[in-house]
Amino acid sequence: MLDPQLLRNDLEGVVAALARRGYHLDMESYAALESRRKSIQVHTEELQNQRNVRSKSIGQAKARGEDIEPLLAEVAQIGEDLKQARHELDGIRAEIERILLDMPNLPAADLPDGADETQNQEVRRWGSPRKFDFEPRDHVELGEVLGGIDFDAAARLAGSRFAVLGGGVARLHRALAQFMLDLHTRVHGYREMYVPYLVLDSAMRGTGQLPKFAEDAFCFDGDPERYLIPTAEVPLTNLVADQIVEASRLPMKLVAHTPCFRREAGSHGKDTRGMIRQHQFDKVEMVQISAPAESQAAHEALTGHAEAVLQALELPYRVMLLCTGDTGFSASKTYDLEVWLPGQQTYREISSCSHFSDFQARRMQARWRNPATGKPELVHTINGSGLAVGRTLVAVLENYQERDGSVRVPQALQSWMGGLDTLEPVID
RNA sequence: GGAGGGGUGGCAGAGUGGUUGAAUGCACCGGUCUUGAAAACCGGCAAGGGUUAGCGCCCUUCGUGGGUUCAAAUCCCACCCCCUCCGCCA
Repeated sequence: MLDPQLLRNDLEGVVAALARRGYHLDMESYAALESRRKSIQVHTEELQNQRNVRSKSIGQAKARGEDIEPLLAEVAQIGEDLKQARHELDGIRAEIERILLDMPNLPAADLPDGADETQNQEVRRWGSPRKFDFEPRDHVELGEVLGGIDFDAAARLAGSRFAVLGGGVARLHRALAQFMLDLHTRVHGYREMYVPYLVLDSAMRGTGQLPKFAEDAFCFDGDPERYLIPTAEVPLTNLVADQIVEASRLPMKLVAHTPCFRREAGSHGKDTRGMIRQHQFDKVEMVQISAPAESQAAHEALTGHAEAVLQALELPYRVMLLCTGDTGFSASKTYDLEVWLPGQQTYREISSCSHFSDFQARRMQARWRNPATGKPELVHTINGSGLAVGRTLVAVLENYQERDGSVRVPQALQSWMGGLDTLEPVID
């Protein structure tokens, strides 16, 4: 949520900034709404003041043993007026609130302008795609050859967009998650967390998934107040909702491995082959809760932590700075990490590292006590995948395959695989 | 699921209809004292919102939402959460 104060003081600036990311805010009607709010609120508070003053004097008169009947008559009408004014104020406040909840974050100043992903800016590249002396298979074929990925079985169990993993592939999937967690906790200083996979709507609202993107999430048992998490960002970030964190506890660096559930409502027909886009996938998620002054550096560092996973696995990737139009609703700035997939001959997103400024914090009322002022102030939140486990599995399979369909286990993973160095094909 | 107890400021904890936004303690900030620190003493210290050039003034908030009343932390109703005991259970 944007600062309502900012909308009052610099509406033009906000409108212009939002226009950069393709969001149209009707300045005239918002300003009109705001001025109506102002006059009604002033009127309402005036009535409340009158009531308070008179009630108090009734109390005092009574204490002195005076007759309070005339005073009661005087105050009789105020209650009715107040009720009506309050009702009107509630209505207009709700309307403003609804608009604010639907308004995306302001893009950071250094984002490239652009309408979609074609305008994203490559920041850097690491590694170079391996040259194959045979036609590389994609992970779907490799999964078949290895006898380790079964989409048919998954469809029979759960419908489309699920996968069943087995044997060495299932183990590799587990090894990847363990490896990532251990890297982030031991080397990067994150605290490992275990969190609920089912959260209240208030948590979803806090991080920005609701109310606007309700159709993307699975709700639980038809209950619009309980949702399956679409990412561990939701429970991890909301740990500080309604909290005032002492400065000494910042930055908070949290990591969790969880399943993620997404409806993929808007992506029919997209990535239907393979396990790139699933209703359920595992992800290791990093979250940082930061003091505002340190948040930009924290965002860069966190992006580096995600990159470290790819580097350790020796998977070639590039870092993209998302343009204004491709940056997500709640984010002010996002780096996507895209890993090279030989099966598709292209870079595909495997991590998204975002800086949310105080946008989520304001929704959550997540604050810290600034030692400089002694006052509670909003924190900044940052998160990123470190990494999406399913997509990392895909990347390992495709990048480490051999002519016969076997897949070498990356050096860094072997100790998490009980020393196993190769997944052998079961068919040829 | 049954029975009981409880949700008040950063924390602990008083407060059962009227100058109570809320005693007291801790924490925190400033000062006195001290070579320095601690202790002691003095003073300050809730958040959110509105309005104002500013001093300030005003409103709201005692789990949440309704209700009673001129007036609610305090009375009534519903809901949520936590704790204790019993039952059940991975």
